[in-house]
Amino acid sequence: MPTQQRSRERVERMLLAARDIIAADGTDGLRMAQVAERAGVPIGSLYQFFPDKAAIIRMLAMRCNEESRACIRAGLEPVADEAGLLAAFGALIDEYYGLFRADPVISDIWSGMQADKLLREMEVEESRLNGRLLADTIRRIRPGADPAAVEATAFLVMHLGEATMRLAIAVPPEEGDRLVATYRRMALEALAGSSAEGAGGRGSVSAGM
Amino acid sequence: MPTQQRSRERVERMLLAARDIIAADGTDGLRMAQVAERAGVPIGSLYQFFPDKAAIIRMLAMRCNEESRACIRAGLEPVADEAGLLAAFGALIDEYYGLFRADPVISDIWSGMQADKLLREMEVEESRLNGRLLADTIRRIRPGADPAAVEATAFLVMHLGEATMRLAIAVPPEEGDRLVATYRRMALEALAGSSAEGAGGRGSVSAGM
DNA sequence: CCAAAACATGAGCAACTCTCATATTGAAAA
DNA sequence: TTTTCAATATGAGAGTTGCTCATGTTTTGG
Repeated sequence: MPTQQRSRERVERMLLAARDIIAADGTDGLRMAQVAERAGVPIGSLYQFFPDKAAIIRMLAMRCNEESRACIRAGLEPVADEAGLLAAFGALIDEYYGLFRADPVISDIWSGMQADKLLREMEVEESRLNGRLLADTIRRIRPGADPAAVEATAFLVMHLGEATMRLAIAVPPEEGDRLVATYRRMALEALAGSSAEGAGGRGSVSAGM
Repeated sequence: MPTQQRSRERVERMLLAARDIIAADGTDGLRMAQVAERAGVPIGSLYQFFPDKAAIIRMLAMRCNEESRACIRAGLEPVADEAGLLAAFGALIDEYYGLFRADPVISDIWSGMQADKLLREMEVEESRLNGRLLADTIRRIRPGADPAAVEATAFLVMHLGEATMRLAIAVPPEEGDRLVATYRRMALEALAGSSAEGAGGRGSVSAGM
């Protein structure tokens, strides 16, 4: 939204301040007045560029997303065969897990401020985009696979990856490691088998309702 | 906390009022004054029994948890062999999915008010308790299995079940059905294979950090 | 150089959550 | 029954916080 050079720098300062505060106090502890003070701008300037507090957090989340999506794209891009896919995906899990462990802000943004509906939608959309990257890769090395089934599996695997990471950093480290390892096995198995299944899911899901 | 009959009824009215408001406006839209008005009590009485707003939501969440845990226990209790386990767990997935689809309050509580740290911890604890029920069942029908590996798998499977449900109700119904079906395959496969694995996860998880 | 748009500023408004001093009711002891 | 104290009831208002807006300043394009 800012068009002038000076404003862009100020907005960056605001985002940086918000990040620092979240790292220290969590998203719950984020106060607009504090962000303004830390960024060295009056409170009115915050609202010049962000419609509300949630928008600041969304902006930070968006940047995280774009970064990790680029990471995923880079990891999957060179994949040429089955073995490469599994190796690359396994490596991505490790990388992502390391990121979560290292940067408390990431998980705080996603775990903490889910009170915001738009942020929740963003998260789903992010899983979908990442899933699409994964699905594209699978389709490339496995042309005969049912596209819809592959897409669903990839979408779910990505989403559950996030869920696993959040769980893993909420429990003792050794247990977290083990959970991630378990997820890895589940995910790789699902990806390896995602071409064998038919399309419809056999309708048994809604049978119990 | 209330010891007298009259107070207990009032607290029930408060919780019921909160539930109704959440169903209508979501947890974000929950206002203490509104809860008090709807329950027919002055605002001070709310704080007589609940230390803060989040405590009301936690109380509702706790009841949901106990209910669903009883459901899981009942579903797993009669399981006597491999085939029975898979059938019972599949049925539980359907039942749970139906519940999520039918009652918007459940998912609103969990998705919406995660700003509360205690609620997040409650959720993890709930996955753990449910996972323990599942792990106990598996150990019963499969005495030779590695206890720690079974426990980790059951814990994760339960947690990812919740994550899947939330995702499923956030997307179009047909897609949600398909995602749940995909999760079911993943979960059943993981449960079927959870005795074959060794204990340590081979340490590959932390290799990339 | 000028007009219009973009940006800067901070006092103050409105909406909330939660407190507290005080009054009332319930139940157990005398 | 009477006494006594703990439990409960009450609502005005204190304290915080997100956000607005009227006004002033800087930048940009013509």
